[in-house]
Amino acid sequence: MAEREVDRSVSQTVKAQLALRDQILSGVLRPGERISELQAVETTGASRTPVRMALVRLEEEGLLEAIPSGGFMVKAFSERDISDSIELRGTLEGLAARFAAERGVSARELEPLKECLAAIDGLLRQVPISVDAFSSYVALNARFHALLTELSRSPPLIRQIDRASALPFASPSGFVMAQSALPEAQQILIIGQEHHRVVIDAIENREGARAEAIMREHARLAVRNLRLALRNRTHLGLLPALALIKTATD
Amino acid sequence: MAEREVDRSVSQTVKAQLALRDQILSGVLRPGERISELQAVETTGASRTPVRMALVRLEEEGLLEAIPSGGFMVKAFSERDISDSIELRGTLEGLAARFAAERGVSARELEPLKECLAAIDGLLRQVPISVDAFSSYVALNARFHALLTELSRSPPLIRQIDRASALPFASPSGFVMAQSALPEAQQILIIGQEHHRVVIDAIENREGARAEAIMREHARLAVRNLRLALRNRTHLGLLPALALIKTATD
DNA sequence: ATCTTTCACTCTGTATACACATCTCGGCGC
DNA sequence: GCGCCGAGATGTGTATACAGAGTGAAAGAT
Repeated sequence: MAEREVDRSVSQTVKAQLALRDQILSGVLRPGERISELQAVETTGASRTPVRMALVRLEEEGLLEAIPSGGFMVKAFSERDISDSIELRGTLEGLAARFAAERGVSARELEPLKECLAAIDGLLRQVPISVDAFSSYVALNARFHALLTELSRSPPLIRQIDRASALPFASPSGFVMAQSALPEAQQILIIGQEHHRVVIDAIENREGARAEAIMREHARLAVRNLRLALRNRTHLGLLPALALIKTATD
Repeated sequence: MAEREVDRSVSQTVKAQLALRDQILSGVLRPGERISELQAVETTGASRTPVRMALVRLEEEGLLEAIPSGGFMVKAFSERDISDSIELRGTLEGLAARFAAERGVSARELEPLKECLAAIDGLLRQVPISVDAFSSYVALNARFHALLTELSRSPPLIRQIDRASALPFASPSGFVMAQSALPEAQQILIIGQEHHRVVIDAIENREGARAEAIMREHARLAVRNLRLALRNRTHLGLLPALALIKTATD
């Protein structure tokens, strides 16, 4: 129906935020580069006030850094920053899994998780996995992690996990994509799926410690694989926000 | 020297943010109450633009919540939100302690921590502890936690811990104050100090798992004590941001 | 030739004006 | 009497104008 409706229904602030985030993640704005409000006004089409609001939000999100003398610059991340972010998110998800297990979850609440699991099982039956199936996998995996997080029923924890996932390389989709760059990608996906199965089982049986441990192992595996993937950057076409990684020459 | 210098050197945005935070934490603005920008402009003395920036920052900080129809309201927290926030921070600090232990810390870096420890030891020798000594304790305890966090040398983790401490009841000072409301406060402080001693020992000996475990236990103890303290609210004069806790009548 | 100083420009921080949406209150109709 | 509709007011979202600070370049002096 109305095609251009979004242009009016979405606020200028959100529009500017999305546009700037795209520019950062796509590498148009390089790490360390100062962001000019005026230039942002031109490229986003919004005015200075919404642009400023967007800049503040992106700073809180972790993509920008405030410059003491004023203004913002694109943040640069080291490889260790990235692996730490993944491990951090794994630790938080571990806590979420433990909360879910200790506080108890009804069969009805667990249903969507099991559906996710079954759907992923179906996808992984393909060897090797097709490109389409892989992108379905990425979406389903993100959904699984989001559902698991919500099982904790802890708004502060959910909020914190969302924050920890804001950085693209730390999000479930992000590190799955990074792992997929490896030759043994298929095997990695299968192991990850096994982790998912175990965490659900642990939550069902109310084994908090086991649920937590498996999620942390899940993240540690991702960190190991990411390190491997970063060794041969030629395979990293799929890694989002590679532009954010500061190189040795910087 | 220059006393009024701050009024000009501090930006209007920061001034507004501090003023609004004070109003929220002191209970002038009640949980669930909508914040009027116009009213905020009057009470803070800043103009609308910096006030809006401050509101966005306070939302990201977790003290405010965006209203779908526009504007912001003061966020309300349940008792579980609070205990979850503390446990969350403990988990994060546990990770920081593990990072510190695994990555190794020089004797020179550990020095400030040990000074903190010794200073607190001196304070705790008083039985019962005086009011002045207690507020020194609160400051030293906060410093100890901040130093420990930095030992992780992980900017993403440090950032996340800072965020988790933004809510006053989740900060080190906050929950120490809450615990102090209990009759067995002195004993609690001594146990906490013992935890501090153990974590330093674990980091020195590069025992990551032990360092992490003790910090999590440290937080769990705080949660238990906070639950006790909340049972008899009459003792809670020192608990900051009690105004943020939503009551059963809400 | 190099260093220093000054001038000008650009950018951010702040203030304010304008437009539109939302909510409320009063009046009118059923 | 109750409900609905409209007008007004309040308040947010947005745009823009202005001031001050910081930066860079250019010119002059040593």
